[in-house]
Amino acid sequence: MGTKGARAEREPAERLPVARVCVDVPLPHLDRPFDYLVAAEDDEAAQPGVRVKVRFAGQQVSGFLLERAEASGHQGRLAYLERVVSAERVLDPEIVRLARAVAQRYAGSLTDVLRLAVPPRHARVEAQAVPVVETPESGGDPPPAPGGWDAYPAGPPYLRALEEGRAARAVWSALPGEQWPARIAEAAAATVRGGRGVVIVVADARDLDRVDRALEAVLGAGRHVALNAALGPAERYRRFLAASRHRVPVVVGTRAAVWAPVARLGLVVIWDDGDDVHAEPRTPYPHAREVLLTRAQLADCAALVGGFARTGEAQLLLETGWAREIAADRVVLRRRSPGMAPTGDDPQLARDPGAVSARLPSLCWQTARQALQAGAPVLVQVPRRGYLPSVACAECRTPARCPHCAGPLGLSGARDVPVCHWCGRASAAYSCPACGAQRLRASVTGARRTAEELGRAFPGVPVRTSGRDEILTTVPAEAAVVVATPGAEPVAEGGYGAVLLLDTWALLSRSDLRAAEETMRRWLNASALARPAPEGGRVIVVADGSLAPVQALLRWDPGWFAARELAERRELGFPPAARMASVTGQPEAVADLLALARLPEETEILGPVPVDERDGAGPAQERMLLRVGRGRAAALAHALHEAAGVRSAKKAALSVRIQVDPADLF
DNA sequence: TCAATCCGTATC
DNA sequence: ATACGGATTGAC
Repeated sequence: MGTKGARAEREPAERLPVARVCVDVPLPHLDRPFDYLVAAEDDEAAQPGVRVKVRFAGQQVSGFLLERAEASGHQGRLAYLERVVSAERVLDPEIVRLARAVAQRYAGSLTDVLRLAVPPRHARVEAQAVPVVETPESGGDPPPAPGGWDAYPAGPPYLRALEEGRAARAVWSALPGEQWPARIAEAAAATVRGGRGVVIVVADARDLDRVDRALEAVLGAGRHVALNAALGPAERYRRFLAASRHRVPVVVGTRAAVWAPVARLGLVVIWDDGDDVHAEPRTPYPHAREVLLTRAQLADCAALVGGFARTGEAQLLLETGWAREIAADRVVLRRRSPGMAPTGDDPQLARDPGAVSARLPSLCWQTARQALQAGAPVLVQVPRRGYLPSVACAECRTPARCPHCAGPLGLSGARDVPVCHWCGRASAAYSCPACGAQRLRASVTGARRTAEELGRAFPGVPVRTSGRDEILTTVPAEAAVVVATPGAEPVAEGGYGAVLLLDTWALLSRSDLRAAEETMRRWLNASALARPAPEGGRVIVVADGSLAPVQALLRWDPGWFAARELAERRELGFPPAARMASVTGQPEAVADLLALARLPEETEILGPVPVDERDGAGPAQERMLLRVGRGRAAALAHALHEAAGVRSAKKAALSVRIQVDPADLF
């Protein structure tokens, strides 16, 4: 006698015989629960949150059991659950509510969101009784000293609020040089002392390692798990289960960790929310910060949005009063900040273009030399390769250099005029200093080439690179030149003696909505690794000192910059001041969807703009942008989802992609 | 008049 | 996808 007796033999469970199931079918018009009967023999296992198999439209599909009910509103006859896949309740009711809210916000289906929220099952791991919780190896950051939050007037009261279980919500501007992983661990520990759980989201594996170690140091062993996107399916599921089974009160991880179930959630944390890896690339493309804030709202728990930089979205949280600011006083800030200076025009260079010092603006060169002589490492932030190829003389192949700052020249987009990758100045009438030729050709100068040149500029000093292929985590406190691309800067023990920011092209040559914010973020994140000025730390930015982001950097005032940015976006009607959505696909499909969509009043329709075809294959696609005020954001998402549902119900052949808050705007 | 087939629609 | 119902068609 097996568990799957013939259909006729099955009896419905006595209590709550109806199961509401979210079936794993991505069609938007089927985005609602379907009711099934629970067989008496499945009664015990068929609890809310388990995976089930059901017959749906003649097919076996998997799904999640959302809830049990006494009766169904369905008119026709109910089918039985085919089977309960396992009694493991992987879907917490809190996560279902969150997933629903996120699906609504992003015009997506619950099914799509649940795919992001619950990792694939691994039966063998599930069978093992007690999940193994890894212990991180020590190294890197010093153990946290108590009182780190004392540097911020609002810090100690905030920790008290966490310990008392209050729903304290804060935007935290970290001081330069801050041991932020330790601060986050302390906030987590305060919450845990109050008997509540914590979810922490960071951008990448390096940040995750640092927080992992800080949590270990503050909480002790086995009190948290780290969910790394790079883990294999078995280990990923093992750690998910450790959280789901409430074996640990704290979960830290990259963006998917925002969905981790924990018992009695008390605090959610996101670090560096401006990093674009927080945007989920799979449909419906939710952003980890938005998921996290929604979660805090629904769970009525505390939230901490921290970083050296501040996004427009974080600024909006402050300006609407949703969150309070945690920032240091100017006096403390001045004591902790490195000395900051811009450098632009440099008459020295023109006089001596062939000399070693011509490889860098002379202020950079002098600052770096001083730091190296003092035995300190120097960080050089350079542009990532591949965005803008640099150029060389078409005749003699001498790299074309900026007459002002000696940075590499590049040709951006359709313009013929070469522009400096470092300081952004255009060089209209360029002629090669070596041969006098005026024609240029594309070449590639990346971090490695820059490193070689710097190696020649500082003979006898080791040069190390950290970039996409090979990322250094830390460097020792000794004289070395460290060339890194944005986001790959190693942490220096004791801090860098000098930080040189040569990555200014992003600010000056990109039309992207977030170009200035992103540049600011990169500069602050690198500058935060410098020693404080009293210990000799200096930051030199190769850019025009009158530009607003440069001003904000020199004063270390991310709040001022974010407020300015947000005000500008309000004026222009850009997110987050307004809500935008994009509809992408073949022109007929896009037109069809928009014709069906019952868009809210005063929806602005912008476009279409052609989309660059990936690989050149496939028919041409276009993109339309829709814009509404924040008050109509929900109505816009609903209208788009509904229209997508109508299209999928009538089996429209051509698909369209709907993105609310698209990551790439202009 | 009845069965075979087509089309649209729901999917529990 | 598949399956079901109702409409449509065509042969007797």
